[in-house]
Amino acid sequence: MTNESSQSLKLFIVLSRAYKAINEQVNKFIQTKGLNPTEFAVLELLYHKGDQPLQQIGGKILLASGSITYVVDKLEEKGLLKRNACPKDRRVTYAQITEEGKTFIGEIFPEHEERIHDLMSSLSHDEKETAIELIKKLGLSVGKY
Amino acid sequence: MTNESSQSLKLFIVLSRAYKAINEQVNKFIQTKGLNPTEFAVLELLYHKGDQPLQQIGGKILLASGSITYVVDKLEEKGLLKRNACPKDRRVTYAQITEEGKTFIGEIFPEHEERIHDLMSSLSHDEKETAIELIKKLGLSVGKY
DNA sequence: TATAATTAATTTGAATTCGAGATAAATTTT
DNA sequence: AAAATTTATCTCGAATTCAAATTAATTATA
Repeated sequence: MTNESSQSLKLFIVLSRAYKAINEQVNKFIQTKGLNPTEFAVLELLYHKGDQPLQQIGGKILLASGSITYVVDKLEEKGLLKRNACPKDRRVTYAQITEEGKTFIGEIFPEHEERIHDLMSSLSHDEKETAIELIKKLGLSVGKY
Repeated sequence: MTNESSQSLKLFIVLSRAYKAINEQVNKFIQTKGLNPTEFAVLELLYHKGDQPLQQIGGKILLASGSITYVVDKLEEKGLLKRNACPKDRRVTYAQITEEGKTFIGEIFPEHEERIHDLMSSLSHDEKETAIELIKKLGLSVGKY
């Protein structure tokens, strides 16, 4: 290692490669289920965190407001979610997962999780614990920039 | 932690968040220089690794063949690279960074590296070393899938 | 109150990427 | 040598995303 900056660069490179490799596998799986990654992310958010105003979805999964409209339209066309007007504030629209959407995610999520577990099998329990701790520290500090 | 799978899922989530947070900062910087992230990746590859057949660029930075044509067109329009026919195999075209391109990357790369170093400053030297080792192991095992 | 400022959702248009198919060149097989 | 296959690049259309502009509703302020 010639200096500290190049160590940081190396960390950036390995992080990028690992993320892309894992993500590619995860996305392939999601696409076999007829969703794109963004659709999956929105649906999973609603499934695990309940109804959300459209605007907040953008903040949570890092998506521009124009993109939210697009992806929510798609999911609504597929019958996996529906829009509900907020009675208190007519500017606000809630996205709510439908029964069909719940069934759908309920079926594929466990497999999704298991596949991720398989992808991570090169690390031991303790190594994962260490990796989680370090990467979380890194991510949190950047998020605050 | 309820079970091993959820630990892996957690690692996936922190990895995704950290990558996205860092990448967002890096991309913002690149865009202030008038390039998109793919253009930067191609140019940096040529700068550090020398001339490349178009087809190999796709393999190294994970890009479909149609996209390579597009990005190389853009960089050629900007005068940052040029195409060279391969004399031995007329199917092959090499991408070569121009003097203008070298000057350009030579100016922004050190700043790029320094910014990444700043983004990583929440981890100590040893923590980075540990993170590199673990993430590399993870990425390599997935890459072989 | 009315005016201004802010916030939420949508629409529009441009940029980027992929995938499928087309074309051209080289290599291998028959 | 001719045919078939492989390889490299490009073209085209579809999908996805963002940014900017628009519309509508709410909140703050003079």
